Amino acid sequence: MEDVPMRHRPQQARSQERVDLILDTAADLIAEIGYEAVTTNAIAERAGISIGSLYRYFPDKDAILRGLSVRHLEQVRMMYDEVFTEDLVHLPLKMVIDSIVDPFVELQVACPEFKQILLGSDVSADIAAASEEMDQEIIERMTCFLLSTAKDIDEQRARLVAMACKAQVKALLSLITCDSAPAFCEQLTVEMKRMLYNYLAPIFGAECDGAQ
Amino acid sequence: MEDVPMRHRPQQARSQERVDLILDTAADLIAEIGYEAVTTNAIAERAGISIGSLYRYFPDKDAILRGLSVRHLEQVRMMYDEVFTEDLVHLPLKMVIDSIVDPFVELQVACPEFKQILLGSDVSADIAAASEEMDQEIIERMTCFLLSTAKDIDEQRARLVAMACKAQVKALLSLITCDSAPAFCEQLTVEMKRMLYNYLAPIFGAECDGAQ
DNA sequence: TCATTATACGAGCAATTGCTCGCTTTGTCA
DNA sequence: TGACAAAGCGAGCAATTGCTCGTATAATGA
Repeated sequence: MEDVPMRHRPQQARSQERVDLILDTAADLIAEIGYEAVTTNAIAERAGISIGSLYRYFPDKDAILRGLSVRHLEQVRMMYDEVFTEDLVHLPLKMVIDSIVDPFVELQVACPEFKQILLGSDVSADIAAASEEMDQEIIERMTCFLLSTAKDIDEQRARLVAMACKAQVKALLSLITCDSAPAFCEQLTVEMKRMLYNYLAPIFGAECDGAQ
Repeated sequence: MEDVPMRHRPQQARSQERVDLILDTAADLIAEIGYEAVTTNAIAERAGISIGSLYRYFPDKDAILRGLSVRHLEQVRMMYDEVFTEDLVHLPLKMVIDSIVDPFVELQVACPEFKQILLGSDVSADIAAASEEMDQEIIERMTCFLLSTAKDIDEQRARLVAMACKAQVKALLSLITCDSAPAFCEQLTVEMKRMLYNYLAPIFGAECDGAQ
């Protein structure tokens, strides 16, 4: 995943708008019915452009998905850079969890299509690689954080703990759908954080939440 | 999901064998490349039968998936019946977790195709309903268990906790692939149980694992 | 044995999909 | 204004899909 592949680099302002329109429309449709079920004709139709125009900018269907992935990967990277600062090491565990989990919840609500893409089983090798890349990045950052903060933990265990946390967050996030009530969303986030805290507290040498 | 829909109930022994062969072959292919990517022609070809024979027993492609789901649902129900016995209430939390998690791990290893089906985003409404049914069943059983064992917990919270546990187990299980090393599988199971224990211990009024 | 039924086959149909290509319209710049 | 390029269009192609149906072979029972 290096950059967005295009046949014709947009040279007029309206072209770039069209490219964005295509990506936005694709994102909506994917969020609704999943990637495989989306057809290029459907994207063009809903976007109000012709199929020919779509293929002027994207060499094939997967390129649209790659474009979306690139956009998303950029967002995720920005989020990581904001979250994993040097200050994080000095924060109490509860706040660490808040700082990491909250942005993830926001991103999930903002980009529901990625639930479909990242959990989909039939995505192309390219997308699978991008997804893997994102997963590896958060695991790597979590592992570093654990190694520099937790007591008596070796790298192998740190990576395992990071994987477990990532999987747990991903799973609980995936329970949040487009139409789930905000209250439910809130409760779920609380449980997610509680589970993470009680799991990580012993590793950090803190007490765990005895009063549930 | 009531029963397996068929056009012709197999009346000769070899027919039932064929039906099973089709389902087994479909399971293999789905485990390899996912449901949407599997074609009925591919199933017939690998099974060494003609496409016409396949459609003699299954009215459409989804019926094959429904057949698989029925088989799987039966397995899951049997597992639940074995796991959620009356004795479970009197066991210490650590053993409760063992009794529930271990069979899930075994089932995941034995039926890798269901990782693809249950996590797939493009499955039919029927299958989504069956999947939902399985999810609801484990949540219901967990909720009942929590209500009858945990202290000071209302039904709403119990259901939330059950959902969180289910999602976590599902997520960590999904990290186990066909070709992941048994050692890794074992380590992951240990972390999964640790996370569950530390999460549930306060709810049950037990101490949590202070020595990580 | 033979008629009847169950089982098996696979060419090929109808529908859908990703995508092309020749043509028209719109924008740019001298 | 006119000439060239960029952008836009959509009928329709090639390939694939799920699936049918007429025909064949094999089992059954009288």
